[in-house]
Amino acid sequence: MSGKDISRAVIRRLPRYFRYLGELKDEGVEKISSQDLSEMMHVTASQIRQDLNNFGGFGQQGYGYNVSYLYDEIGKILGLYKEHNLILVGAGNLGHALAGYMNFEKRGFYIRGIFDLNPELLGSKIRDIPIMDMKDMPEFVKENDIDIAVIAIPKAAAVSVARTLVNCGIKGIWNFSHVDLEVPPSVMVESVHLSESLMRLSYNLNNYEGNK
Amino acid sequence: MSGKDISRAVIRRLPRYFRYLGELKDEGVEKISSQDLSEMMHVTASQIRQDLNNFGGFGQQGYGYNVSYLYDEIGKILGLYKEHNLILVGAGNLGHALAGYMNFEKRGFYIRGIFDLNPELLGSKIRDIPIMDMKDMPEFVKENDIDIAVIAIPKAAAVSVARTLVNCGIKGIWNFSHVDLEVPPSVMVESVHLSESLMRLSYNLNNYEGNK
DNA sequence: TAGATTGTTAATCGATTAACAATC
DNA sequence: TAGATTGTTAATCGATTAACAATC
Repeated sequence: MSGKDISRAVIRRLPRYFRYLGELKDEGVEKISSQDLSEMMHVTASQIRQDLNNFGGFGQQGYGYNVSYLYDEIGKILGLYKEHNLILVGAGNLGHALAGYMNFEKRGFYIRGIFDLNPELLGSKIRDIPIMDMKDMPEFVKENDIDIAVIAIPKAAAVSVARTLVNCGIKGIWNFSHVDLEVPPSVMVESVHLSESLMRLSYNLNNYEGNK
Repeated sequence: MSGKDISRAVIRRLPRYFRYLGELKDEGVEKISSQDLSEMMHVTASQIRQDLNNFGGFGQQGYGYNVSYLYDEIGKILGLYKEHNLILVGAGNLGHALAGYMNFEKRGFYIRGIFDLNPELLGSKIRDIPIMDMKDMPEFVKENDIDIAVIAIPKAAAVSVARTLVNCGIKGIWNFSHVDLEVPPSVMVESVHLSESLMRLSYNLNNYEGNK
């Protein structure tokens, strides 16, 4: 794959295409036109074609797109057919929920270990995944070929944990703490800022004409 | 507040300004210039000034912005000084985590009730919030002035629950299920699609030059 | 007053949409 | 072949950045 830069907006939309195509596939739909898909997804057909053509011509004139083929191709673009070894840092409420979430494994994301500061949790397990002491994390990361860390701890601790992880050679961080982690450009950070999401909902409730 | 439309991009950034200003405030910083804030946040000073001026002139020439004042003003714009009554639908892994999250109450979002289909959970509580039967949900929503529902159930059920909630007069939905909920324009939906977030991380890992 | 920094207009850039020739 | 629909270029729209006059 060459280095032409795909815009951030396009990448944001890819997983949504993938989701809709997966549903169509499950329903046994064989082909779809950009027009029909655009109506389902409430976007323009033009945008769909433009987005897809960033990655190559997946369709056929006069026919449309083969659902199953396009689904697979987008999956490949998203890197979903590769396996990843993850650790989870933080076994609090949110960490527990994420560790319990089987769905990620379906896509090749395997949580191999869980780390927490709380000594009471050490030695226990979530879905057979052991909860270990934070001080053993660097060694575990290096020895188990861990490439992604899920960070679900308070922001104060998150910054230093991220630094440690970067030093251990982590490739990606899925960040749930309320802070923007600063890492070298070779380390990918994807943040889920729940409180910001809730604030946007709040804004919209507050500013919808009918509610004022 | 008049009806001039604020662009979606601006609204997306507001909570982040709020977070940085909150931190500055906690550190006792009294004033900040758009230039200094821009360096902290890695955005342009121009964008900060443009964004803020959508809502009015919060700064002062030659001085900058008063941190505490600006923080409060953005909080008001986001509607964070109003109280909201919420219900949580779905007491699974993720639902549990969300119910256990005290932080939302700090911002005026109170979970008043939890609903789940699993009969084993009925009658139990999370942080003193009772888990109730799904069939009692409509009455509860109407009688307790519930304006926001948090949906943390599988997508198959989510669509019909959302319909029910809309009929009960819900104002906003914070959606964690993997589906785009279709609701009337008066109902605000804010979705957190965790799997899409993980796919974006996957894409970035897969397509970073150094990793190929 | 001189210096600093905003608020705001103008210029630029990028993303979305429209249009249509290519082609299955 | 005729009809359908893509791939792609061109036009439009919106968002970001730059510049600077206003003003504290």
